[in-house]
Amino acid sequence: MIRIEVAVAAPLVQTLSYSFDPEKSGDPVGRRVLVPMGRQRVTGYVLGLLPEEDVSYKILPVIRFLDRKALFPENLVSFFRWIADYYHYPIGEVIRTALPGGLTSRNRKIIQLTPSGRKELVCWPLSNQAEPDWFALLLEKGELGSPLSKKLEADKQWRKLLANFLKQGLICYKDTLDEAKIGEKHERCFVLETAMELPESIEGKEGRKALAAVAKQEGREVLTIPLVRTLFHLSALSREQGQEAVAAKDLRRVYSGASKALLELEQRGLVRSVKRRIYRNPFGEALPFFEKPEMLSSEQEQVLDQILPAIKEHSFAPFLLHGVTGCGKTEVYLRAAELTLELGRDVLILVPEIALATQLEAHFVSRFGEKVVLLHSGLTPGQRFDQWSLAATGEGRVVIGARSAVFAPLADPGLIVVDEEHDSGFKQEDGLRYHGRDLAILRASYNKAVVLLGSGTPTITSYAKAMKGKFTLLSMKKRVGDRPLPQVSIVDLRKKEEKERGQAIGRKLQRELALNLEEGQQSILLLNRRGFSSIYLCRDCGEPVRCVHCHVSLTYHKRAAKLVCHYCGYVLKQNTVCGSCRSDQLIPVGFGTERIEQEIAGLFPEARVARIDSDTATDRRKFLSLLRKMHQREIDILIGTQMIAKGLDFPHVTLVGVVWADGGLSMPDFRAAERTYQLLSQVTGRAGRGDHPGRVIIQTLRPEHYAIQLAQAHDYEQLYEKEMGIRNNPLFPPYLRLVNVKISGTSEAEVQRAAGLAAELCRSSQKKKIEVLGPAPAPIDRIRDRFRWQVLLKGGHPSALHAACNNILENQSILARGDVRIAVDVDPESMM
DNA sequence: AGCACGCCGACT
DNA sequence: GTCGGCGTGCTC
Repeated sequence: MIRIEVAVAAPLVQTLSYSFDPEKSGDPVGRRVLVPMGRQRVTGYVLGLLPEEDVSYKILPVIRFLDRKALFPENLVSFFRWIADYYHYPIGEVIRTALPGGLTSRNRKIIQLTPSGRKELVCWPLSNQAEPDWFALLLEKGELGSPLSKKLEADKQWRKLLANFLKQGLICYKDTLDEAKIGEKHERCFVLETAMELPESIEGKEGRKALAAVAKQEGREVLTIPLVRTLFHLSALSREQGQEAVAAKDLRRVYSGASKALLELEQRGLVRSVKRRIYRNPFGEALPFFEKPEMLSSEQEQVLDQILPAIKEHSFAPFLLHGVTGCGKTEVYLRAAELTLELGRDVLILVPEIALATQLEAHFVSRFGEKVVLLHSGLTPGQRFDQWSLAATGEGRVVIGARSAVFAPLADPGLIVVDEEHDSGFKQEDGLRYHGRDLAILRASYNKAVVLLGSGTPTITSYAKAMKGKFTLLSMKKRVGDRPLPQVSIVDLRKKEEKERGQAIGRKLQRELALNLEEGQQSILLLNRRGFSSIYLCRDCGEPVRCVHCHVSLTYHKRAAKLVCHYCGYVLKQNTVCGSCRSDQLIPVGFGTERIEQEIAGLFPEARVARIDSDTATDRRKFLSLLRKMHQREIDILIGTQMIAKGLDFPHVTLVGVVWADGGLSMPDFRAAERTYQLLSQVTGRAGRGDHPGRVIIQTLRPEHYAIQLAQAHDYEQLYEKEMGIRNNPLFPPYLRLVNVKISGTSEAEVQRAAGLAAELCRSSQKKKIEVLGPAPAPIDRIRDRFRWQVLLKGGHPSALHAACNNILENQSILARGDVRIAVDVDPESMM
């Protein structure tokens, strides 16, 4: 028996050790195991072997291995450990987050009917009103699954009833294993097990004769024609596919009589059936093919002259590639990837979630074919697992995926690309709050790889690192084909004539839209989602209509005539009363996408208008069809939130209108200006990617604000200087680091108490090294009936912040009473 | 997380 | 006098 270190899928900070028999199981590292823990069985992940030594606890053997081959390579183990430590998250949960979903098995209790219960409960009258459906289910199935029985346990009246049944011996509890939902998919295949001669062809008259001849061949039992026919196809397909085993599915396709014949052939020992693993394919529709360009632009050459030697070096080298939209970054990624693969190393490409619908995927598939593996949220769980497995076995050598792809099980990543490095989607905002870009850099350093951060508007933090020499700065200033940057004009919405019109679309924007329509050109209208949705205000007391559970303003949805909470889904009818003064004088304010759409419809009834909203954005199919329509110029005006600004390439768009550019500037966030600049700059890049020059119209109430002025001037360097000046006093990143300690619970007093204690603890223990802000209510101070407070820690030294977090979490049981929870957000991207 | 142990209020 | 509430602590 050998000892192994196992991280268990439970919130334990430490790892546990188990034993197993090496004879039977092979190399354990990177595989999942089912292990006993306390009185239950849980999934664990094998991190490594442990030396045989005396310990004070008993070492239990693993129950069984859940994988035959490793799900992740050994090189990820130290990476996982670092993450668990840095983000203060239990290591087993880190690994669970990293792996594709649906792979955790765990022990669950189910309720089962005993024999006597079966007899007696049938005629047991449920005295109260309607019979609950779980009861009928219990009688019908004889048992209740774990989710349902758990729900019943939570309910007082049912718990009592069930306890009674248990006492009377009518039901019992049984442990079952809640198996992982996702597994390998196999198909049935057949192998020819006879050397008998088969006809060359079975076409026409000759073929029929040949078939009959084989069927009645002397010296063995007579075969029927369908059997011979099946054998023929099996042999032919096997030759054609270059594989011994042929899928039953393929045989049935060429010959529908095959299924029946195969059964008989197997019985007679003429064929043998085998199982073959198949990989569910996520590449839905055929992707467009992109030719490899012969020539590179001089900028591309220059940039590659720095990257390629670094890849050959086989050591850690971080680059920041500052390239305007449309400068040809993709080809740089492709060439770098090409070299990396030639050197026998793997490639990892991280992209913002939405950009996966772009051509990047197609470019990589065009260049690298079947080596490309996809990992993003658009895949079904089965596809995701299979793509993961392909990377783990080494068949997939190029992984393209969203933030969680940073955990891809590649044996030896030599190049990691983070495209659109500034994108906020790289930060996971719940559970393990990691940053995909930061982890990409870390993984590159662990694997001695080149990491390439690409962006037209790098984060101030990354740019500062480049300025300090921590990253090599590369820049590409010219658009492919020397297309000019679009002409940007600013419209001041405060001007009297605009105000008086009371419309969201100002006069200039309206004129330009009309012009574009006339000329058959496409336009995009961008709305800042934040602070931009339509809300209801009370005319009497000025309070917005808020959610009763979340304390945020409800968003008005005209189509449904409802007010909806975007956090918890709470719905109010349109004709409600003010929550604070009961007045029924409520007036809608702000512009939602729906209202803009309506306004556009009024202004241009003949225009074909489409809207990208949260529905279209999350449904990949809808999203792709919208993109196709846009490409085929079946849409004149596209209205949407920031997601339309992200990495989409619409060659025929020549006009971009930003309806209210300063919407995000009033956010309580030190990155508000940076974000606004990024957004404007990105959306500006959408205009004029084809042959026509583009125009951008930015409508704003704050035309003098530097973020807007500099976006107009396309001046990133100036923005950087300005931001660095502002963040110097009071200090904010990149001058120091932040940790946001989030405290939540249903009792406001308890939450406040815990927040106060946590702040005090930090103040007293790390006096000089960190600054403690708060406690303060979070910007949204209540979500789903839970009150939220926060304590912000600022520090120049990561170690002091780290110590403060540990201090808080170690004392959690003292600080937090009742249902109060404390979570730390290391390097927060959003204060919400 | 999930489960058991253990200590205080309303019931047979 | 118990039953059962959930606070506290442990899991190789």
